[in-house]
Amino acid sequence: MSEFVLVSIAWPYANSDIHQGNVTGSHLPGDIYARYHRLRGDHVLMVSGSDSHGTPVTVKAEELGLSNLEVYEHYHSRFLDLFRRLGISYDLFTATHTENHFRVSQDLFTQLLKNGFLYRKVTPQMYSPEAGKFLPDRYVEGTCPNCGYTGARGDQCDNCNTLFESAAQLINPRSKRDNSSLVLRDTEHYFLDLPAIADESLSAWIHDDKEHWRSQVINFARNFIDQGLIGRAVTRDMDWGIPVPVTEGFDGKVLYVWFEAVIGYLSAAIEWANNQGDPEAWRNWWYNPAARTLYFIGKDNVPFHAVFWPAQLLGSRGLYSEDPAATLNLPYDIPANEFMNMEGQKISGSRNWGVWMLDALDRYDPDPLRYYLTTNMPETRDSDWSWAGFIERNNNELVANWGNLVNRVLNMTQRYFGGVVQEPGELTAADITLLSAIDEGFATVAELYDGCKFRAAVQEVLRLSTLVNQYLEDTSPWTTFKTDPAAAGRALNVAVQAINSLKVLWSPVLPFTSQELHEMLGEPGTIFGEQIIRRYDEQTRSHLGLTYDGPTAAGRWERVSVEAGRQLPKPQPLFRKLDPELVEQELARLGPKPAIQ
RNA sequence: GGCGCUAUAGCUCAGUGGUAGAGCGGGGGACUCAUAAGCCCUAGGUCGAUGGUUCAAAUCCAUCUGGCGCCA
Repeated sequence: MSEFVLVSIAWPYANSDIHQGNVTGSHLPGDIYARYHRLRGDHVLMVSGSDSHGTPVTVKAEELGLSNLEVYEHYHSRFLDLFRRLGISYDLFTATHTENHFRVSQDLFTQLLKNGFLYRKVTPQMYSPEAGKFLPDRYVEGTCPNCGYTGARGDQCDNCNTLFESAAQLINPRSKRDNSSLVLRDTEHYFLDLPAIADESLSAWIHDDKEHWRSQVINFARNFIDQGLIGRAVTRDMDWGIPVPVTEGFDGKVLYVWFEAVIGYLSAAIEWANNQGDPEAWRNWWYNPAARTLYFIGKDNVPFHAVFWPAQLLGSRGLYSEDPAATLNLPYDIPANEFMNMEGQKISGSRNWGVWMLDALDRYDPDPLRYYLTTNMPETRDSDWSWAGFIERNNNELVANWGNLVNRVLNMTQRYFGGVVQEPGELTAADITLLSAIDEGFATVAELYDGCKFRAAVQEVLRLSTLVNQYLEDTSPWTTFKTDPAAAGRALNVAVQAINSLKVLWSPVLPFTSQELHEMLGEPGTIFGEQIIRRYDEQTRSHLGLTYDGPTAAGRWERVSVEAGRQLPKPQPLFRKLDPELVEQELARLGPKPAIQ
């Protein structure tokens, strides 16, 4: 039976390029999961978008001397390009700077207000008389009250590592921008009443039926909630963002990014439905109790997805519904990943320590990158990217085991039988043993994909690939061809059926080369749909989105027989070996670049 | 300071109560269809340390040490 599956992926800040940690942490696992479920015939909706607002974007804009809008649009278009080239198959990758997202965010805010879960509170914040506005903590510097260091930041002293609860703790606070002095001034904001929501429903939910969650995630979330929540500001003094939808007293204030960005999961589904010309379709995923919603995120995002976002959903009951008690679907699972390091150290943009994926795609094919990122996915603990590891796994596993298997089978078929798949005749015990082992893969690998155990899934498919290599040694068609051509033809037929099945098992991880093999086996159509970047015009704005056109996709999670007599095209290798000397070249790219002014 | 995670063969890691595992690397062998790939055999690691629970612990508990994260 077809299920409705919402694949929600963390929204990247549109202030820097995406690195391998972002990809392996959220985009790639989400994509593998989505592709697997599409093969099952489920109704998958995979969404994310650029987080256009917030301080990181404004900081970057000042650095580059661009407007906030220009910064967001610059990185947004690079995200789209990356995801298309890497095969991250979003049904919709949009952005938070759309009229649609503004409206949905404001509606959710208003619903929370109506339901009594928002309250106003006045607090003192850093204010710049010079600039005439409040400043975010990271624009503030001053003298550290602990060590006397004069260059302490608003959130932390870089000299003694003291963390500040508020920039107000600094002595002689001043603006980082123009060095003018700052004063504390009262400002009023809305706060989300997390204690009330926890008492009413959140606490019960987090303790209910979470056996399938990763232990790190559920332990953290339960701890977080059980330790007691406090109200959290959902608005802030800033001009780049979504205006607070109340009439008086909130000019120059916007919804806080932590509050607004997660609403994108809902607004993107609504935008997708509108784009399909079926504006109510989003309800199949959001107001359908049988739908499953999963969130693919990094561990830094767990509080926002396992605590605050569920609280927002619970508190906004009745939104877009005639039933005031109707609650939008809460997360079914949050398979958060740990972090990926780079050659033993933390990935760092400012130190140029990472693999910038768009850049890497200029030198490497997408599937080998996807393969290595999957085998090294930080599912249970931090993992490490090493260029030596990338090249070893590409050469020793992808090329040697799987790529070479495909190549030898197709080559022998070409060489001995002119590329024509032979009649198998009566199958031997060995033939049947192999084919049923491969068939079992459709069950065992399915369970691993569905359980988000992607590393194990790859290992299992690789094991099945080894079985086919062993089968070829046992049947030795290169020998029997001379003595018993029918036996050689049968063995190659069986091997062709086997790799045609393995192609399906691999395809969520290796969509591009699986498609190539699909064609080399003379199979019709495409396994997956097409990724297209489209422009969407709203009343006053226009934005680009990456989309996925799925209806024509032919891939199914099942064995499909290649009939005897089919003429196969001339094969090409699926993968290429990589020169180990590339390791040094890649390492030389890391680290600070010489300043070019 | 509080909470949590983690320490298993040269390397990367699986394994959560019942005779120590995989892949890679290393060593040996037979073969040749294939991207000198694949296949077969092989590696003897006190499963961080100490103590405890148990008929039985890498697997549960406590403490310690090393590494890491979150919070304060």
